[in-house]
Amino acid sequence: MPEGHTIHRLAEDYAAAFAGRGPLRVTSPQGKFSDAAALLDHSPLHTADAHGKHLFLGFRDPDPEHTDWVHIHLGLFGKVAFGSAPAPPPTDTVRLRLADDRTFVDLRGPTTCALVNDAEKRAIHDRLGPDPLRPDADPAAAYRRISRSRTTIAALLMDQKVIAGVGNVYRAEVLFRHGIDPYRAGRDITPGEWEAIWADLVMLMREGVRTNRIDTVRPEHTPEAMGRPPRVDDHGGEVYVYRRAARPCHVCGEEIRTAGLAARNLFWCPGCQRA
DNA sequence: TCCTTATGTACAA
DNA sequence: TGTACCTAAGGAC
Repeated sequence: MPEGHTIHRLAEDYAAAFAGRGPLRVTSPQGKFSDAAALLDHSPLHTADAHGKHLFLGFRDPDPEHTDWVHIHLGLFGKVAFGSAPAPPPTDTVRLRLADDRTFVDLRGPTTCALVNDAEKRAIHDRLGPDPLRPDADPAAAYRRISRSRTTIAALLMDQKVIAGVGNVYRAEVLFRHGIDPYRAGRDITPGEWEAIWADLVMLMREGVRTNRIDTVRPEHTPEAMGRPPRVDDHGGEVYVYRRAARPCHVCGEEIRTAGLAARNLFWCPGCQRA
């Protein structure tokens, strides 16, 4: 399941598997993308791009102005699965399958899978905030919005217009790592705090792309370093607070708290993240 | 077999 | 603020 690191990793994986390898079979077994798939069938993938949680696959003409882009957003449920040829018969939930003589990849359950032109793609970039995983990102643009806002920093970090790619896990974890109460207003975040949060997100999310999971626990707080038994978090990575409600904080021992905020679950340690 | 939950977003009221 | 949408896994029966 996807935060920005997943999407950037997928862009790398799609490009590594298919870019420059010649024409692909493009199909939509489920049927909801059939017309566009028919248009793209037997054409090459030449590039893949990611901004926040949005993925773009560039087909047909390599000149960006004339590229046909498949815009994908996984939403909460979307999944992508790569495999080696020969591809098995697709199940009826496969929205998009790309295949050549060595690889296939299936997309299921995306909230968005649509053909867009370059102008439409640019419009999507324009409504997204800076992405810690993109080299062109300007963290000052995010801080301008945060420093003027009465909204909580927890909500601002999830607002893709403010900063693109951060989801519920990175939000909870980066606020913990900086000892910041999630309910503090954006305008109370200092320039120094924002600089540190941004730098940390760049580091954490790059590591997330590399390992394809979210790990946020510093070496000094691993179970081995703390002299505790190994632990297993139920979402594939080692974290401080995400989905650890009512369990003891790895650092101070207080109970991790949880609360609903804008239809999502927020997690924080009241001991380490004081108001 | 049914119910709940999930790393997300858009839109209506 | 509530609801709709998309899928699959895990747990309660």
